Amino acid sequence: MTLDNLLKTLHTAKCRMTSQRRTIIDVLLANENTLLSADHLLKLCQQKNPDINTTTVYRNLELLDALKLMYTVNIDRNTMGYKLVCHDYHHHHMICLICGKMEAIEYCPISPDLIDQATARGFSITNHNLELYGYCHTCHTDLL
Amino acid sequence: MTLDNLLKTLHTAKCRMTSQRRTIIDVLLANENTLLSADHLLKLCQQKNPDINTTTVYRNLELLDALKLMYTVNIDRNTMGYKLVCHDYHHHHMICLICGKMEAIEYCPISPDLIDQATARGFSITNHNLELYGYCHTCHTDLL
DNA sequence: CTATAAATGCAAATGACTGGCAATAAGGAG
DNA sequence: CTCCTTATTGCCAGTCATTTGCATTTATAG
Ligand SMILES: [Mn+2]
Ligand SMILES: [Mn+2]
Ligand SMILES: [Zn+2]
Ligand SMILES: [Zn+2]
Repeated sequence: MTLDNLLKTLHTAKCRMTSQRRTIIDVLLANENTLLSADHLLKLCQQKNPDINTTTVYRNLELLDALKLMYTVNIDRNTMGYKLVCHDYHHHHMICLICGKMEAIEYCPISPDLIDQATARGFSITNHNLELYGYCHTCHTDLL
Repeated sequence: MTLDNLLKTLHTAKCRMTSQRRTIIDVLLANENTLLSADHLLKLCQQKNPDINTTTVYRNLELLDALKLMYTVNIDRNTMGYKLVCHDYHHHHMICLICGKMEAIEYCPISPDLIDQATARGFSITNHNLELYGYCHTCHTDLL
């Protein structure tokens, strides 16, 4: 996701650019490969701009989500993780259990065969999710 | 998951059998292929035994989870889904988006190759998740 | 039967997130 | 540049699933 792309989409949607929104976008771009909780995002934003509010963060995440610019997934039992979408084609990710770093896997191992098996058992499959979990290089090294 | 198995595990863990716990277990067994929300489970339990409390349901789910007897996953943004584990070997599921019905897929498409790719990119993978989503036969028919 | 520890019920707390509303400010029209 | 419309923000209170504290009840080993 590029800044230009973001700005263009926002402009098309008649959204205005505020200092708060700009900060949020900058932080999201600087962490485009990491799943952030709303709270973590807020803290990162506040380092650049103390004038930023929890509600504003949530509302901007909601906006970006509505514009299909966000990838959101549960981090744990009760917290969502947010990051900007990376590609517009179907793909999967590997995710670091410690720092939330996500790397795209440009490959989908779901075969038509598997879908057929499901169909044969009465399920009509519409989508799927697949994530590999583990430790990124940095966090793995830190563990030792 | 069999009743015997459950009772044995609970006994080994020095847990006691109360009428509430027994109701919860019975309902979970009767719905062993369906993801239930805590609230849905509560309502089903109350049909058999009005003397049952939200907190008790949560505490029993927590207990069964600690004993590795539960499969828990987010149903949506803010609700967990619970069901008893089915098999003790690695497998995946297809899940009905409407009723929560889950069917096991005795097959894992994650190749050593994919893990190797991840390793080559600095990730050490420890686990993964994969679910196929769609509509079960019953719900698909109802949609038409 | 009794002692002990587990389990329950209730009410209050938590914590992520949302919604109402008045105040602020972006940015296009003129 | 100025003005006007309307998006955006901040504050604060509300929501909702889930958790916790604590007094009370109950299961079960011995
Ligand atoms: Mn795929
Ligand atoms: Mn697998
Ligand atoms: Zn990491
Ligand atoms: Zn269904």
